[in-house]
Amino acid sequence: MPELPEVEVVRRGLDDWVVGRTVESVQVVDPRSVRRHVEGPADFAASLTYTRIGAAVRRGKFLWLLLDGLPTPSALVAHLGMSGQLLVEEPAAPDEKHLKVRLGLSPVATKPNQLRFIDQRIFGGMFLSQLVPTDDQFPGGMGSELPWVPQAAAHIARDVLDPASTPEALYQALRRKNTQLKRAILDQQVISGVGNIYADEALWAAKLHGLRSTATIRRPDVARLHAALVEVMGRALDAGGTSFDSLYVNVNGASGYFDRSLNAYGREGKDCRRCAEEGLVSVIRRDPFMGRSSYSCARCQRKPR
DNA sequence: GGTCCGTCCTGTGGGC
DNA sequence: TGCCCACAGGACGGAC
Repeated sequence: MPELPEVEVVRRGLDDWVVGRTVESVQVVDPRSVRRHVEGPADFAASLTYTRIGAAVRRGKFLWLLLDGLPTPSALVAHLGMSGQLLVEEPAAPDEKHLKVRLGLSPVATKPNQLRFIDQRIFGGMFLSQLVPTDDQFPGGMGSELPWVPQAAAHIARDVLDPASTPEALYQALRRKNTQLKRAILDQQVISGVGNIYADEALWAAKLHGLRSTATIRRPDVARLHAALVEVMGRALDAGGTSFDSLYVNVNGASGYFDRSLNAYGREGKDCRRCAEEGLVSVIRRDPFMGRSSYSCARCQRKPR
């Protein structure tokens, strides 16, 4: 699954391979992947054709390409969901099994001429959205200097890779909520780009339990949590960045970081590594959470009363 | 208005 | 061996 660092790798790939080119053709292979384009797949294709791609921008796991050539300032928004990929390929390359959308790009020497959206589970998708001003003095997202953001992504908070994200901003956002800590950090309006895996890993690193109330959370706790998110995301971004293949605009979801270094997620019944380093014995427990699972150490992540 | 749950979707793996 | 079902996940709409 593409996590936030992988999505940033995709954005950088788009920046290198796609920005500055014109969309010369659009084929919607599976309309379900453009279902968020309310005017329908035919309008999606017609509107996008002959636009010029101005920049590749990201906020959280939302990616967008700024477009020139439309009546109103707009962007092509993409979300990879659970299984989405964006690949730059030669037209002669065989279609992938789960190819959903194909964009033909204006030719550039040494660069392939197709951008393909592939998605097995169809949790992701693409759509066009008008740009609106951001609500603060910062650029709309990573990869852009412009204070604009697609209307459809205007509610998405900044992520920890964004320089505008600070511990204090996270603290204020959490204190405005009246819910459990893990629920809050999975809320895209509090902080974006945190999925179930990163939530468990960051909570473990910060020695916080996901059932803690946001109403009583303290600044030092939030500072540790923010630092943990920055650390795990940054480390994964470094790992993803090194595996970038020149033909592909993305890596295939699975981060090398996660293959090696999970401390909580998926480790039910195994020793807590931090406790073990202190010579103590404690196991990682799994609890049902929102129809999924939460993993935490029974000793160093105390459940609230 | 804020919170929370069901739904979208498909491949995998366990149980029978 | 083959079938069936539970499960995993992010984000959104609707129920409460």
